[in-house]
Amino acid sequence: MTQPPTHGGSRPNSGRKKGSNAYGETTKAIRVPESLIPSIKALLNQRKQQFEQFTQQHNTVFLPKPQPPQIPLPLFIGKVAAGFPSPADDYIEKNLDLNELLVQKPAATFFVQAQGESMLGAGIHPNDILVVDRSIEPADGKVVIAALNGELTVKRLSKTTEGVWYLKAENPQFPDILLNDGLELVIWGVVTNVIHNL
Amino acid sequence: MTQPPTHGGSRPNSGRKKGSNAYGETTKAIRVPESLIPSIKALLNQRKQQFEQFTQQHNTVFLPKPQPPQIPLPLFIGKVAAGFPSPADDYIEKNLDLNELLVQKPAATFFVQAQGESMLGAGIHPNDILVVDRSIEPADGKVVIAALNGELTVKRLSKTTEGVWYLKAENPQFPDILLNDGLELVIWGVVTNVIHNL
DNA sequence: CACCTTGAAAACCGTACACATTTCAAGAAA
DNA sequence: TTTCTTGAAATGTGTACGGTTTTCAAGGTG
Repeated sequence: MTQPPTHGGSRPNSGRKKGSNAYGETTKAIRVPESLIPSIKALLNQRKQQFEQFTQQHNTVFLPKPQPPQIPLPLFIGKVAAGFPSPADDYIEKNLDLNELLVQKPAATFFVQAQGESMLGAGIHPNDILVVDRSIEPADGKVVIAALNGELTVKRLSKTTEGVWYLKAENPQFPDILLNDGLELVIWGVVTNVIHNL
Repeated sequence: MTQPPTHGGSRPNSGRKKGSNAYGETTKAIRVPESLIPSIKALLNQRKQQFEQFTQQHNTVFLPKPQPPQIPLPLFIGKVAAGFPSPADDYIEKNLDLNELLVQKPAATFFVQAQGESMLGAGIHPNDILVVDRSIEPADGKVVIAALNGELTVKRLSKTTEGVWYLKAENPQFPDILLNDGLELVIWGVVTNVIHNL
């Protein structure tokens, strides 16, 4: 004794909307080697998160820009000096990913290109790329990126025995900078690595 | 008037072999957003090339190991010195991928950890990671990884005005090495970048 | 005996398809 | 009028399937 349904029913223009998935765009099935699946899965998750963030921030869907060409594992680490394995042996010790090695917290990391020679003593040459982590607490002895009166510089953050903070240049030709009240100082982050181009 | 075929026929253990594809391993179909397809395709191509190289060099298939957790684009490049954009502006100038920046030819690149202080003058400190490209022609003035009588070293490849090749240490405390006949020298590759840990 | 020919076996691969999920608006209910 | 209920529409998604490619060894050939 069921009466005929009177709700719902046939009607055009209903149905799921295009781009209503986690990526905001259509997908396609492609075939990949199994060993790459975890990598690609990570990539997909990242894309999802990107899309979420963008839709939260801007109401209009801001499509996540051009994507970065993805990178595989280059090669390996050996030891340089004495005691190198014989040529017939298995050279490959470990697969290394540079982003993994140098970027601990992607959301807090940025890069800056160095200028000038004031930090030669710390191994920082002109045009080197500096890896900067904003999540690391600036402390005595750390090399920092600082905005000094609006100008960005790289220096080592130091403290005198009297407890006075100053920015130390690692090159005798450059003066240290005492942090007195006349200066407007903002520390942008701590330099973790230097990439030098030969 | 066709006689019944007498060749071929039913037989177990015939058929295509496992891992006989371009990757040397089984594949799986997964669904991905369309904008990522070019990236992933590039990844696959690279994997194929890697596999080719490895099977050429070692007869035993050296499978490219566990895959690297994939990396997105960390952040950006700004200019360091004067003229920095105002805080309210769009800081992000360019997305940078370290693997992309440092590894031009993944199939020909490997990493080595430096030991000793013989190349301090070139900005190479102990424990630095060196990026080595095997596809670059060793030439006068290039910093190279060389196996000297079976021991690996980093030196600058140089030539005297008389045309004699030698390996130059960039530290006055270390001697240069003349390449006379008594030495067995194999050059492994040219160092393109130095990654220094502060 | 060495080599060639040949068809079935077995794995590979793109994509179509079945099933799941989401959205819409017509009606009923409040 | 507003809110709730509901079934069909429309798109998303994993994977099974047909067609393709590669490999093997039996049997024929010289």
